[in-house]
Amino acid sequence: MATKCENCPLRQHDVFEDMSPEDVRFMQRFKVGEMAVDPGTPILMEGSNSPQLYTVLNGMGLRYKMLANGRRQVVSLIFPGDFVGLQAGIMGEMGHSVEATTKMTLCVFDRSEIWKFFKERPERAFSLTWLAAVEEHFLGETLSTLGQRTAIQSLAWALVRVFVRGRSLGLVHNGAMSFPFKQQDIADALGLSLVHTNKTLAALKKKQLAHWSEGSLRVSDLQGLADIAMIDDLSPARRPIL
Amino acid sequence: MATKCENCPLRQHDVFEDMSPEDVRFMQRFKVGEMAVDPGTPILMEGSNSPQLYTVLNGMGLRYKMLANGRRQVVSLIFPGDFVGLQAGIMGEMGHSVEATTKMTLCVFDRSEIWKFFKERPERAFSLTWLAAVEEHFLGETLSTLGQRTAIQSLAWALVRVFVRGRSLGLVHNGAMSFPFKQQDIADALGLSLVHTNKTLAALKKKQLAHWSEGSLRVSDLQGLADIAMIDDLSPARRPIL
DNA sequence: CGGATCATTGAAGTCCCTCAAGTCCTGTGG
DNA sequence: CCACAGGACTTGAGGGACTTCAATGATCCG
Repeated sequence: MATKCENCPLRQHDVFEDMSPEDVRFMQRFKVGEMAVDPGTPILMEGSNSPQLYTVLNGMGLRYKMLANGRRQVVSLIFPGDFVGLQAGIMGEMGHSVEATTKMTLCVFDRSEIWKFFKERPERAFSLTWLAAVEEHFLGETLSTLGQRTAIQSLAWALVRVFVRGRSLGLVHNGAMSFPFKQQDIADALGLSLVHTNKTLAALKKKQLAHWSEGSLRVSDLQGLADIAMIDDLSPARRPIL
Repeated sequence: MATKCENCPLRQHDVFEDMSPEDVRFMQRFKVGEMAVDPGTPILMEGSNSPQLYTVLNGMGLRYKMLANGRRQVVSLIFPGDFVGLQAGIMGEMGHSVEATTKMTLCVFDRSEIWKFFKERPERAFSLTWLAAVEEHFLGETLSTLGQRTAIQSLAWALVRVFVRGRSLGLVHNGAMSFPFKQQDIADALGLSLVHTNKTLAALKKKQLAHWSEGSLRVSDLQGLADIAMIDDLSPARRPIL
């Protein structure tokens, strides 16, 4: 039933660092199971200390934080290959909640075993830290977007990042990829109102740069989008996988 | 001349996790020297791959990213105890630049030795990852601020975080702490214009909540500030030190 | 004293938000 | 089969939070 790490379909993508056979075997031993969840399922809650950590095998989701006034900040979108629960695993408390947007299947690991990464498999521990660094890097870029980019620049930035990431995961076919989020999700990710997000997306469509509708994202002019977004490096960050 | 890790003045503060004598000795061996820099000195550059990593012994600074249009996003303020260069150490490339605001003294480590953390001292490697997780946690909160808080809420949030952090480092005396940044720095950190930042600070002063002038920050009503900022947890994140 | 840097304040403009409808689609039940 | 409700998306109108422009103080320093 469950996917064997040995046959993990994710590792074939070039974005992911190679993994030694020993590492693969180690992870297999560490993997306690597989979990399938439906759209809308909460996976981790802010402030909680989950006993389980996950690597996303497939499906998409999002990380978010709620404020006391009811407003929601989407911290990041979650794609296959992402590791979920690092903060719980290391600090013992999540700083955000995690929720499934589509059906997802997750590889399940035991939090209590994390220490074995460090004790027995330093290579794996290094990969975990690497993943944390990648996340920090990305959050810094997101911060720059919310703080310094205009609405249209922000949207362009987000679509470029999504598209490039999707492409690196083999999710793009004929110039389009599945993008199952709601406009409200993206609005909450960029600190924009739903209305303005909608109008700005219409502007991008009119400029023949990107079309997003019915859960499908088509980028017609990636370089044009990147120019608006002031992005110079279109290569996706190479990263390890757990 | 150089401070011995054994006598490190930082470790005495409660915010920092205890360190075993073995860990202290290990770090001492790992420490290649001490560096003193003047205000305004660039310490690390975005995109660079520094051969050296640092722990801040004292002084303050900031991390920032520049955009193609010349706008600057301050990613975070740097206080004593912060580790600088994680991304270079792990990914081989910094996602932001780092600059000294005051005179700073930094403990210097060799990037090439980082792997020894993982190979020889898993406890230290774990601490490094912990630090990365703390940073990720904080960036998520900052993201929520830029995306969802109004100007006055943002300023209140920033001042609370700074003050609580300063207090945990013993920098607060008689209700005030040294806060050597420019208004432009804080404006760039919160994605606000200098003018509006100035006016909003005046509003906080008028409400008798916080006074910041001439490099000194005085918080008269921490709870009042926290209420405006919608912060419920005023305890600083406990963290390890490298 | 001139020049530079930072803080402050007023005024005008704009990007984006909120409010308010309205469309389209899907699912449900009478 | 159609009425109705709910959810996501769309569009228009008006207002406001914040930006930009511009000028003035205040302080420091060669």
